[in-house]
Amino acid sequence: MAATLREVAERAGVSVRTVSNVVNDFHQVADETRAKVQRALDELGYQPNAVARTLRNGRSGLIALVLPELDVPYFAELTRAVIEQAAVAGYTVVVDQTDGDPVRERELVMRGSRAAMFDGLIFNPLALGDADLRDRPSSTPVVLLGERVVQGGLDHIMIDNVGAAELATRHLIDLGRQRIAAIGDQFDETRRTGQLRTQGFRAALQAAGREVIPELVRPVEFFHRSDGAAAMAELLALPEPPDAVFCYNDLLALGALRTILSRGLRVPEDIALVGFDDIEDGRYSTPSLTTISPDKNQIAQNAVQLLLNRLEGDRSAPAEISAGYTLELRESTAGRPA
Amino acid sequence: MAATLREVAERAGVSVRTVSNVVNDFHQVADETRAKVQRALDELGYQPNAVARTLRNGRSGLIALVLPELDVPYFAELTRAVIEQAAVAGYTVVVDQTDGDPVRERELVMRGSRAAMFDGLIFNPLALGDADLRDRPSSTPVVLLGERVVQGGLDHIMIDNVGAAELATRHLIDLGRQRIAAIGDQFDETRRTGQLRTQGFRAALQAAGREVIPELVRPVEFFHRSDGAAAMAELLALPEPPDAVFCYNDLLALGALRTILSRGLRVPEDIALVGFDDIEDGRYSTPSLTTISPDKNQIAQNAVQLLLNRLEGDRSAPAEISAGYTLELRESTAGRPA
DNA sequence: TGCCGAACTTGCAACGTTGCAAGTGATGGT
DNA sequence: ACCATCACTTGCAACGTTGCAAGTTCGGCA
Repeated sequence: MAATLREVAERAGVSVRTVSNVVNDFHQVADETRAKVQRALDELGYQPNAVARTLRNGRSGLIALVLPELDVPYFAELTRAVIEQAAVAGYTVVVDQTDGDPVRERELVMRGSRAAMFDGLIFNPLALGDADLRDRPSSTPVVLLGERVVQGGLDHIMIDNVGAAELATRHLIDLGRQRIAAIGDQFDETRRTGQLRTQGFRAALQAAGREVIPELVRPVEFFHRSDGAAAMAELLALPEPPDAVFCYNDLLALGALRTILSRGLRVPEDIALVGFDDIEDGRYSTPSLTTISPDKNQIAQNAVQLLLNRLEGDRSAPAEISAGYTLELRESTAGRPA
Repeated sequence: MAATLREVAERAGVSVRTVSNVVNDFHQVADETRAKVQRALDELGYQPNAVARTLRNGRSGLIALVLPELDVPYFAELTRAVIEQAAVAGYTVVVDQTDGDPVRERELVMRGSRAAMFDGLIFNPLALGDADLRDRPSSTPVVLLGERVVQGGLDHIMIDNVGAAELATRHLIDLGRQRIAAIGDQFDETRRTGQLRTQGFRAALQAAGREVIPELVRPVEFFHRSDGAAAMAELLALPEPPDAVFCYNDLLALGALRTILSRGLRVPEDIALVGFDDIEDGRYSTPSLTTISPDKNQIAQNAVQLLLNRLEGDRSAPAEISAGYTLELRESTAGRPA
């Protein structure tokens, strides 16, 4: 089915090279020849073979975005931003999901086998660490997202988790809340996000001269709604439940919200809630969710830009960029308008 | 950086072909030779060049999933299912987002340039129709998702929108609701989903001997939360607001829910809500959302299976598969447990 | 008339891989 | 001693494309 340059050339009675010149708008091609070739191209429905072109040119025009979970809204929204940024530069983004599975991460990022189809990778690792990534055999440029890898030889974009968590917690303190809890702590070595946010949480409390009550810092396995709902149920079962909760992402907060409301308690009157990520769900929940809003566009823009620089041969030292964030005040701490 | 077979061969003092044989575990290779080659492979950190392999073998092991919007939870959840199914067969899925932009859809699906990197495509079109797809120049197999294309020469998986909408509406009728509204009608020729669901909505009302009140059928531009919120506001502004609303997807329903609750009305006491898609958000909203639950796993499984069949040379007539669905009863119509 | 350059066209090689079929050398049987 | 057989190894060509440099044709000018 798929016609090749050679077939077109034979039909048009010219050389393969000339057809290529027509297809690529090259050099001078006589009008007559161009017309003849064009006719053959149309008749055969010629489509260039992207694989051969890539082999020949060393460029595919494809960037891979490798994420833990696409059905986590934060990643889905980030993906949109990355796709938009890459499109500006003429690149197409393809996304793949690892579920944080080390085998899959390795397969996609480390082994050239699959990775080499792409000009570059933007990768948010969960399982792979510093050590794994350091001796990557493939030469495809990579930009890292997230907090997993601290000291890498690779470009890296993150947000200041400690600072952001501190900001969120301070907000709850400023509201006058007395028993402030946190949902999202993580012990697993490969999940640093939770640890960093707990660090910020504690720092804020200590800065305010508050004691950190261990049972109010709840660990979770994942950052999903169900984990938030379960952790909140535990908090409500305490002899002295909290009057405010900082959830380490919006999904946890939405899960927690569901638990709180289902017990007939009110947010923020009985319990104030702060989330993290600023996903769209949180803007449409009732009450809407006060949250830390990382600048997803900045993250995407930096990621794409760094990658493009590398593609153009930039050999400078790996960049370490900290993306901005703001605290979005909404109903889950501010209350509803009358 | 990236070593080639030739470089390995030179280092090991054997032919390129022999290295290839070692890499691919071919034929008989003497233990001694294998060890020697293996050492060279390791020392050079050889990784096979996927592009060259693809050109040579005609197979990349990559399937593309082309969707309108990744940050719509339904698509994100469907993506997960497709990735899981494809992994079973040893294929890697890459996802791309079109935003329903005809230019992008064409670029990705029609022009071999980008599409040809993949062995097959699973494509949910918004803008491209029957006519466009019929004379696709590329020979890469395609499986279509969604209702856009009716009579295609391509494999196609859909759900019975009319029947599902009827079921949802009948549920509201059975609850004894008197003024039942719908949110999600669409006029645009390229958005058939809304039209089909309206068809089912009307059919259910008529079957129950009810009149269809035109102003209770609200059109939207997109199926997003904001559209649902706005449409619900219009409904509430009517002299006689509805006491039940069928929203054509869960995002519309969540937007509508937000509007209802923010006016101090109750769901389902004042207004009952039914959605469509069964996304996770709807299970954690308060109240949780009664919804039509399409069998996403079945859709994914069929899509991948059909595609794999084509890849293996299946030339049979295009399949037209209707995926199953159920009505999930939750609090937005059933009320909350005491 | 002959030469030069412009305008256009082309063949060759290479990107890195693998199928094919042939090559090499040792072994064993007669 | 010879040949068939076996175990292993290899060169060539091809997948479809494009860079390079050389080729061809022609008109214009001396």
